[in-house]
Amino acid sequence: MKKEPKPETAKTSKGEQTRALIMETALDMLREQGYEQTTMRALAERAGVSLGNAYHYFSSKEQLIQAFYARTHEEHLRACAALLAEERDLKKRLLAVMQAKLDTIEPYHQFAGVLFKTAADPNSHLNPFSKQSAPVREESTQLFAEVVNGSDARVHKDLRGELPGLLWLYHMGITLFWIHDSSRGRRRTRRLVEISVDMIVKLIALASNPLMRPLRKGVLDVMRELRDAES
Amino acid sequence: MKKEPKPETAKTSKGEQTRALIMETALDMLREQGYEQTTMRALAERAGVSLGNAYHYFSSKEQLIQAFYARTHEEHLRACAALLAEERDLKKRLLAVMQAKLDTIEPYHQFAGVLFKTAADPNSHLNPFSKQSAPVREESTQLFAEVVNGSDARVHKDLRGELPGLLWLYHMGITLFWIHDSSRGRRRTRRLVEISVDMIVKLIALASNPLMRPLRKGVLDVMRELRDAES
DNA sequence: GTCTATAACCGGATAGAC
DNA sequence: GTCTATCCGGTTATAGAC
Repeated sequence: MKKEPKPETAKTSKGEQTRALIMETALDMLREQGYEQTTMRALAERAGVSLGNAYHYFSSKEQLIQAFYARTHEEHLRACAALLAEERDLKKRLLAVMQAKLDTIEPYHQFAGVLFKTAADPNSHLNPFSKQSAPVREESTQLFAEVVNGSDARVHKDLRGELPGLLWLYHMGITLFWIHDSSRGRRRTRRLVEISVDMIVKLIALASNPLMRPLRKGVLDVMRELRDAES
Repeated sequence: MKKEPKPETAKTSKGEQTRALIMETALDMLREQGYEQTTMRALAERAGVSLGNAYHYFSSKEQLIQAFYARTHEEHLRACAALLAEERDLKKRLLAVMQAKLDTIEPYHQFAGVLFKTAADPNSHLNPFSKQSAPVREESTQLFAEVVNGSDARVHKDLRGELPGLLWLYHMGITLFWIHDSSRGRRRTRRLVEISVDMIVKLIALASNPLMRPLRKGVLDVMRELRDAES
């Protein structure tokens, strides 16, 4: 009798509401003012909570970035869904997914530098190559698996296992280029995507040719070696 | 008569000595304790100067990184010089240069994460792709020009202009891999260098074949387009 | 006019009371 | 779950010393 029934079904307990409030405020501020300007103090004030309370929900400023990751990834998935359900051509699928990615992250371009900055730090938990990020990375890789598997392209069995991871890596490279791209409307990145997607699809076809077996095997073996050796 | 002759010849005025002292101390601390532990206060104390004085010489903590860049680049050059004067085989030259690079930066591996972290930030002056870094980048690219030009390899004229820049980019990629490489003795990176150097040299030979002209032209054109378009 | 030092300021992060 | 008070370290202001 000492316990009141916890409203477990209510998804918006007081805490959840406060957390959501802080997060939305943070994303707004990041978009409007960038990372540096979005001080924890300013964020707390705008959200109408104390500094300490803000830290109760986001244990570091970096965690705001994780919120960003999650948010944009969701948006990206939503933006791709329709096309992936319709289209079967591999090149069109990959191109659409990459272009949707660029569209999704564009509003955050000025702040994305910081994102990559922390992400590039091997000691950071945000670093996409780290153990901690494995779940996020796999979820993201999953999208590229779907791009391949849902297409009508013939991909050699040897390659199927590695390809999604490789495409994920490719998409990280494009993101790096994008971050440094100050051209109007990110035209250079868009051009690069067009060219590279075309190249990749041709390469996949080429690599799936039976005559290429030795080369394919060799490259894949080395890749696995580099990836797996003692972590 | 109002001016005393400035001791321009004396390279170690008081200031130069202090600057050197701070810099050596900084490099020691970075190697021993990493970037975070090397606080400006601790650095000043160990060097026996005041905090304000340390800032007189290094206007920000980031500048320590520039010192690191310069220092390791010098060491790298010195480590390569002998071999580059002797050896004429392109593959051996490139391999030696890359291995010397890894040797040179190895002592700083734990702190290198921060290096790349700031380097990846497009807003940072340290970012190797930035305007401000152009001199350093060119100096570094120059080394790869020497690797190619001092070799007896036949490299097609079309390629000569772009190749040093491409090799510099390649070496940046290797460095990125190295930063994330926690294997014993950085064995994975060393393996990757062996494989990739071999591949690159083969590719250069292939690309220099007259039959490859259209493909070569195409690739080079795209590269130039991406590089030059509106900065 | 080049060096050096002290005392702040600012913002990320933590401790601990309520 | 929320707050206030405080720490810590990068950075700046500024004043005095050589």
